[in-house]
Amino acid sequence: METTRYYLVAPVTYLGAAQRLTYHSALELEAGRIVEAPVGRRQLLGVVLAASPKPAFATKPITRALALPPLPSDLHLLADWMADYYASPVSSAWGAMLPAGLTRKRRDKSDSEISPGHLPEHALTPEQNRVLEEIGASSQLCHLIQGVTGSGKTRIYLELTAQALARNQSVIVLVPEIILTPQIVGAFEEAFGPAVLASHSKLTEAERHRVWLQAMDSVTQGTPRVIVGPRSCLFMPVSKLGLIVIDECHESTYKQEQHLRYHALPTAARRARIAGAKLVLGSATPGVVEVQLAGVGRISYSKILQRVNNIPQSQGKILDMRNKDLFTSSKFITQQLLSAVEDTVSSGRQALLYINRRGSASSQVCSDCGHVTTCPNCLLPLTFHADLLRFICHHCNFRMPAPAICPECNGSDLRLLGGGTKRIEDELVRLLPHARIARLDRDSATLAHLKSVYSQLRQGKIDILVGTQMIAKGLDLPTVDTVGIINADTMLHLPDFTAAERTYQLISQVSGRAGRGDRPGQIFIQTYSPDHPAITAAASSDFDSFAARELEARRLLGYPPYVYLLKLTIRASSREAATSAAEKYAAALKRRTGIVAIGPAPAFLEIQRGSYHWVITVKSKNRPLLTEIAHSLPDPHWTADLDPINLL
DNA sequence: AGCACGCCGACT
DNA sequence: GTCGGCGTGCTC
Repeated sequence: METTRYYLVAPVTYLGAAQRLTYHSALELEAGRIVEAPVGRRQLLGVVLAASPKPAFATKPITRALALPPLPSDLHLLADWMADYYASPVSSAWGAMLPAGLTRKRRDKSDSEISPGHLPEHALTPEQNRVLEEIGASSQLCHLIQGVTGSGKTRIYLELTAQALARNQSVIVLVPEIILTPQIVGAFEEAFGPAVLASHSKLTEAERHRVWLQAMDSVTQGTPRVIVGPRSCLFMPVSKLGLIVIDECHESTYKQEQHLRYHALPTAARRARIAGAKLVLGSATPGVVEVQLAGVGRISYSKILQRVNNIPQSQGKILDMRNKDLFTSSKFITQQLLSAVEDTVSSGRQALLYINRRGSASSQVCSDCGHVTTCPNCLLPLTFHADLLRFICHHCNFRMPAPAICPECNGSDLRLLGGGTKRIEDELVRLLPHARIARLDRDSATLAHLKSVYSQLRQGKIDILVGTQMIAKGLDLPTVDTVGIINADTMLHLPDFTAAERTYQLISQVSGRAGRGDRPGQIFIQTYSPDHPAITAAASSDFDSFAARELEARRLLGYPPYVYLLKLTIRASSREAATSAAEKYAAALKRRTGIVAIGPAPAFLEIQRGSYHWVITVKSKNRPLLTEIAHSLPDPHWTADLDPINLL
């Protein structure tokens, strides 16, 4: 007679309130085994949580157990922690830990031969050695390295990884957006060869599945691995985790904005704590939240103030755009920036111009009545694309031909406001007809295009690169002399508590593209707010004074790290339904003690995919009060975002 | 989330 | 008389 065993199983598909279901099976199954089981009339994947006594109700049998070893127990603990800390279903947390298409059969693919790899030959700089000593001496779980761009943080990560591998421990290295950071992946592959498993969003589902299976394999074998990849790699199964590195830890891609709204920093800290590993954060411009934690001694902190090439970071020149006299030959580019670009090009060096909007112009305005051409779905200004002669909504992709007369007053003097990448490119072609100009933004960026632009830049076949966010990050170009920021304010005036911080980070990142080779660069910052502390501090690379001032502002206004935030969003089919539900719930929240509820207000994008979104912001010094609210929302039309990275 | 059941409008 | 709208409710 076979024994019937009972198991608590967490289905990995979202199932409302039913998070842990009981099944029976004749098999003996360890916690962490992945199984298929019937739920309703569907077959779903689930993770065995624990053995269970026979329940009072009838159970269904587990259909089958996948031929995989159990998931390591640190992931089990991490899933429970995430479900609790982010007030989400355990199923979503488990969902983040399994690759898509796990039950699919995959064709065998022979592994290509990878050379064993070796660390870079050149010696560490004294600064790098000092940071390594500080990390070694620290008893803290988490260590922040603040190193200016070009200070050689990657070399420190490689050294720490080598140390972990020597102890037979695995390493997880998180990078923000692997397409923009091929260099760091390359560095790890070169250093550690076959021990490296790189995963990224451009891999196909089958390839990512294979990488995950290799990781599972290494758990069984006890072989240490180096996982390099984006946020999701935080959940890779590994043998004996010894170190987690988060490079460019200030990047917003470390916050997942859908489904399970977790942030990789606290989640990594938790995984490190569970595994007894160290967490190392690196950035030139860490978030002020991390700076505050370092200041109160919750994390240890090293600074690297010198670049590896010993060339000091140049001071940025602030150009006041309110002064119309600065714009002699162009409406967008001051004469000073233009001359610098011209000199750079004629001396055979390169210039980089940063704009943070796509298209040829931000929007069209009627100079008679002030009417702005907006998207009929989103009510956001439409962006004119001169090459297509069309307006495009950058939110929902609505497209329409450019109107010749104002639909409001029939006036014929319609003007384009602002300049996008294409407009700046056209302007440069007109002003500097002999320069070779390339453009890099989301409109033109495929991986192939990016690679080709990058290699042309390195070969000196491009003189001027015009682009958006994409060019601010990670490009290591030794011959860029001149960097220009066409309008530094676009982010500064967003109604959000992180606006100043993001402006500082952006300016210093774009600035960091200059002076990476053998000469200091020159940096020009065009702005309508030349006295704003985020702009002046970024121009002089004065991170400490910016952080101190910003933290003081956050303290006075009641923002993180001095309070915790919860963003509650309601979605409804009409504005009336959204506002009435939001007002009712806000009133209820305002009666509670220990929290402050703000709003409701329309979301930054009030209309999204045909429904109306309204937002309530809740602040508290006591985070569990916020998780409790997030756990007990009045109805399923609400979504909760704990520790939001913006309140737009 | 799916996928049921369930109770009111326009069709062969 | 039936097909079907998507409102509520459950999934071991």
